Amino acid sequence: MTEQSNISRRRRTKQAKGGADYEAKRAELLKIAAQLFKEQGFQATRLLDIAQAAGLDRATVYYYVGSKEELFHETVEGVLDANIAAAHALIADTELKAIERLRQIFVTLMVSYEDNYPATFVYIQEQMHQVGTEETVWAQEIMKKTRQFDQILLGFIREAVAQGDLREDIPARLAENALFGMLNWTHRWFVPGKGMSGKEVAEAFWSIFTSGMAHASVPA
Amino acid sequence: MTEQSNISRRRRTKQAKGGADYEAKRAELLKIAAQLFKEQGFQATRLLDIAQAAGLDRATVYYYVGSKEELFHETVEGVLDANIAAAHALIADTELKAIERLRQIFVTLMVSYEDNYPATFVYIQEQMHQVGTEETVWAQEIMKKTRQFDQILLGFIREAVAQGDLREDIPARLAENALFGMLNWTHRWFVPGKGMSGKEVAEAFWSIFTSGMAHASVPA
DNA sequence: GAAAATGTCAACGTCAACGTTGATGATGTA
DNA sequence: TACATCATCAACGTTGACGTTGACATTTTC
Repeated sequence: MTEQSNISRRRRTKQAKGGADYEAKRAELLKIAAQLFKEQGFQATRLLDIAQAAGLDRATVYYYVGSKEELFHETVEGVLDANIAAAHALIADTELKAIERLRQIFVTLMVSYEDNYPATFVYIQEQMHQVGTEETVWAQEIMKKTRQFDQILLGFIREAVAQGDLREDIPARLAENALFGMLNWTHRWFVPGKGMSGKEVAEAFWSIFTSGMAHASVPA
Repeated sequence: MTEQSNISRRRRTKQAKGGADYEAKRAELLKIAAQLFKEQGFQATRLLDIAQAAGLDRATVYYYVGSKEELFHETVEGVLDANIAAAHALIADTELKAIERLRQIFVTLMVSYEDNYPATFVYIQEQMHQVGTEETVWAQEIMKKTRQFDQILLGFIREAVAQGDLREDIPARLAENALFGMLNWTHRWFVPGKGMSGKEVAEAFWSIFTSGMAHASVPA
């Protein structure tokens, strides 16, 4: 908002002009920040932590970035848009049954979580603390998109129930919470490159969701 | 006698002596704090918020409570112990098969989440931000108990797999993350008294976990 | 009804994190 | 050589939240 200091002017000129080295260092800072946000939470992460992790003085960080919020916003930004875009692509494909759309969006999401790691996990982790209370335009926008995406998912589930591919005795909302609870909880334990891939996890979860975990009637 | 109005000394004397009104107000503060911790997160909640919600001056809160941390610790304390105790009770019952123990602990946990609302949800929400980084004795203790509890659950699942009651093609750890992902994610949407009860939710989730969500082969 | 205990708060000192300033040496560029 | 831009940081001012102090009313106790 109050962007009149000397350093912020220099930063803006620099950002406008571009400069490969400059952008690279900025990207590195973003990456480091995202990692720390995930590990310690946004509030608990100090700019000093970020600076130290990058081997810079705290003041130098401000040469690349306007504020802690800016780091946070850029970390999270785009993640939701990507998710919504993916969902819309599946809506457009009228060939698919709802259950298949649901499956695809589910797997796509998990893979996206993995690809954008740790950005998406920061989003999952922080939305309540940050966005839940705040009244800023940015926060409202994020909330709105979250709700939008939620409606799409719920729609898939309702449709799948109507088409006889999901049980009717469990409310759609609850089924959604079960399925995406499994998915979102991954932010507490999933680490890319360790153990199973995102795709494998998603497919196992999908299998549990649709077929369950109990041994079926012993089919050889 | 009147040892100068050293607040913390007065608080300690008061707490030692007891006093019904005093304890009641203290409990009310705890309740309010827990609610705010859940809504805004521990870090983002100021003592001023708590004081205002209680209709007191910020300084008055210190007559009942030593610090923000104390409120937090007391909010969370006991929850884990209760959970572990419940799990041990089920271990002691040698009559039960592992799958049944798992079912019971699952339902018990969800009911406990509901009963202790919002304390347990604060624990779920904050453990990373608070406990993950801190090195205090308290934090270490909580971490240790969390791991303990986790081991018990994992044991139940491994046993259930060995006894042929759960699929072998999905690793125990993953099954655990699926099941308790559904459960723990409730902290984002479940509100006691609204919609289904904790028990109903737990049973529906258990049904999904064991039987799945797909319509079986149309059994009339 | 005086003395003591109780609950309350206005005001204060302290500290940690934020974001800014102004200057410095380094690196190009004429 | 002279000059300009660059990346960096020591030091600063500011803010917001913490926890404490000391005194003031109100109630309790003797």
